[in-house]
Amino acid sequence: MNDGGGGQDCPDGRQMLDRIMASDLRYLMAVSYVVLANNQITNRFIERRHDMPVQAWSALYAIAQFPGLRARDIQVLFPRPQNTISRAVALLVRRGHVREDPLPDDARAKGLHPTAQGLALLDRILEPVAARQAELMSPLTRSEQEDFLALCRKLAAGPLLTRSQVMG
Amino acid sequence: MNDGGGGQDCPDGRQMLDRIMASDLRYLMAVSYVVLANNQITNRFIERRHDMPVQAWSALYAIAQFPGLRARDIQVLFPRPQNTISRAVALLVRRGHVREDPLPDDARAKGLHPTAQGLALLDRILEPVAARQAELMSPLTRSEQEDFLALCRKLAAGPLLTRSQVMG
DNA sequence: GGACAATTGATCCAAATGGATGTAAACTGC
DNA sequence: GCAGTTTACATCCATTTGGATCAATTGTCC
Repeated sequence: MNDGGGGQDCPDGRQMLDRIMASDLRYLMAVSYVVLANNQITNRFIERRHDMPVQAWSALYAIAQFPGLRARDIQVLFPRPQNTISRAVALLVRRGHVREDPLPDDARAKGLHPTAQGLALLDRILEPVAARQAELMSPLTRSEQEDFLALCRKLAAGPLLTRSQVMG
Repeated sequence: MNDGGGGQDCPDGRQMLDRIMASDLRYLMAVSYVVLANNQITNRFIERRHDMPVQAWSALYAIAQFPGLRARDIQVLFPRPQNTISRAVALLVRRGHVREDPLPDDARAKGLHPTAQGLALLDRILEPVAARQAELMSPLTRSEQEDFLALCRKLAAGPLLTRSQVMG
């Protein structure tokens, strides 16, 4: 049993979530909860089905959207450490999902392009992920979904998101 | 140089973000970007200042909010693997921030309580984290902030968030 | 009360992570 | 064009992660 008798401090899960999402850190708690809980589901699913970590298929998604980009550019879209991106790209190249072209004007960098096989894999990955996104967003009306997206984009556009003043 | 001449496929970072956040996975991309970018900042900062991973101070926050809860309950608030919570609690106990009381009605579980030292530490942690939250949310008006919170809470309340139909 | 399942939390260990460093190429100032 | 700095990416290695398993306790059903 969770609480039972006189427990005034330990309500059930729903009540705890409500209180955490009304606390001082409510904005952080609420949005982090949604993303953490969703990642738990989505990342494990794709990891099992395709033996591929989230960084790899995220990178593949970016490369398919912007053929020719460099590994460095992926970091702008997915804020992860540099070596994480490096390894994800290496995995994609090793499995034949991505091809690296030396850039004519910079011998250090490599232009990344999806292969036909990579695009086919991406299709198979995106199908359940898109369905999961729909499931995740289903508590909101269409109009609320668009509001939510607009607010997230506004937060993402904030210059302090990636370069904090209050934290070094 | 990033693009320069005729590159129609590799716009700059801002344009790439805009396009990713207008793609099929726009909802997922936008909200994940905000949380990932923020975690990058906040988690590293607290990790450096207090040598403490995010799981530990999150757990401490939960324990302070709900004195007497069990390790298991923390998982409801912060969806992470069970052993992750177990280790975070062990760290808090080892450092004297949390005390474990055997529960009278269940000898397996332990009631977790913050110590005075733990509450003092939490205060020192929450100050910059709250400031960071304000910074993060600053692109939104007060009213938009409340809308955002309400939408996140609505998503968090969705029963499919933690138990997907489309993914096992 | 006894056998079987479920739950709580700790621990094992192979694999992933990320800060630091390395290597090579490109800018910068003189 | 030459030192010093910066940038792109790879790699090293100590630490962390998380799936699996374990031990202990509780619940269930007969």
